[in-house]
Amino acid sequence: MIATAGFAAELAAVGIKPRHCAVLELARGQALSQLDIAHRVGVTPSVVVDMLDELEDLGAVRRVADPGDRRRRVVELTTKGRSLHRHAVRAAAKADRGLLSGLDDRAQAAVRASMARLGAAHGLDFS
Amino acid sequence: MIATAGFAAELAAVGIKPRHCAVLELARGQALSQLDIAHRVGVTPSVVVDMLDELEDLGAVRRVADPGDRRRRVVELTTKGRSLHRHAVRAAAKADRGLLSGLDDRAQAAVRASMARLGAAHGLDFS
DNA sequence: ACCATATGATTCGGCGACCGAATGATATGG
DNA sequence: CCATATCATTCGGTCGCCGAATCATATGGT
Repeated sequence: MIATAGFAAELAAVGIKPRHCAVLELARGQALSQLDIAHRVGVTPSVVVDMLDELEDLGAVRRVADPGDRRRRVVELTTKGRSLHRHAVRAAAKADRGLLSGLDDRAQAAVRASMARLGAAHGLDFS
Repeated sequence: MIATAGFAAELAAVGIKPRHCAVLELARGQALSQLDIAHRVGVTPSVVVDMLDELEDLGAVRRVADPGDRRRRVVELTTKGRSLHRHAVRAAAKADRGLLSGLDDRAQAAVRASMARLGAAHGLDFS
């Protein structure tokens, strides 16, 4: 199975899809508006609306009106949302292991190190 | 610019899209039927029909009836098709360089080596 | 030799993820 | 207090893909 298919299947079991992970990851820890999320994820605001509709239906997320600027809607994870995020992280780790499983430990470490440097070089945050 | 966007733009300049590269790469060198291509690319036969329609319109490809089994249509690259393939290879190399450009030579080599091992572990052919 | 069945290509309708323009609500500066 | 900007949303469209149906050709059993 292609790695992304396994990842998607793992997520489907808990009701979400790969694209929702970006929202769960970003909204966890920081209070971001929908536009913030759109910019960070690299997608148009209408896509964020769509994803949040789905996540809200799942009870994973709340849209909270920003008291300081009532145009903005800040995205907050619920307990369910944090649980889904943990599922997603585990699913990603599993997909990674599957992708690397044919390599010996040294080669696996080399891939991880290379990918980390590559991500860092492109401004990705590995917190 | 995201690496894939640069790649796509480079290809668009010569009239093709990323998905066509798979066909150009596979059909170059071996005589494959449409179904062969579908299996190798990991896509349904109807998608191959669509891609070949586009490549045939460009004059990049010919569908040749297999004399031994007239149901099969073997895909042949034309001179134009081989030229497009060279463009694609150059565009891919350029995208790779862009992706790696923030790293020093040693780190770049490490990424390339890691990716090659990863590909090999998953049965990819780097000929 | 003939027909049932299998296989390759094609067509067609639909889906999921995305974009862009238009709309409505709220904020802000002159 | 109004013109303008900004945020969220809605709506229509595009792109790449899939799956089922169809048509042509091949093949094996009787």
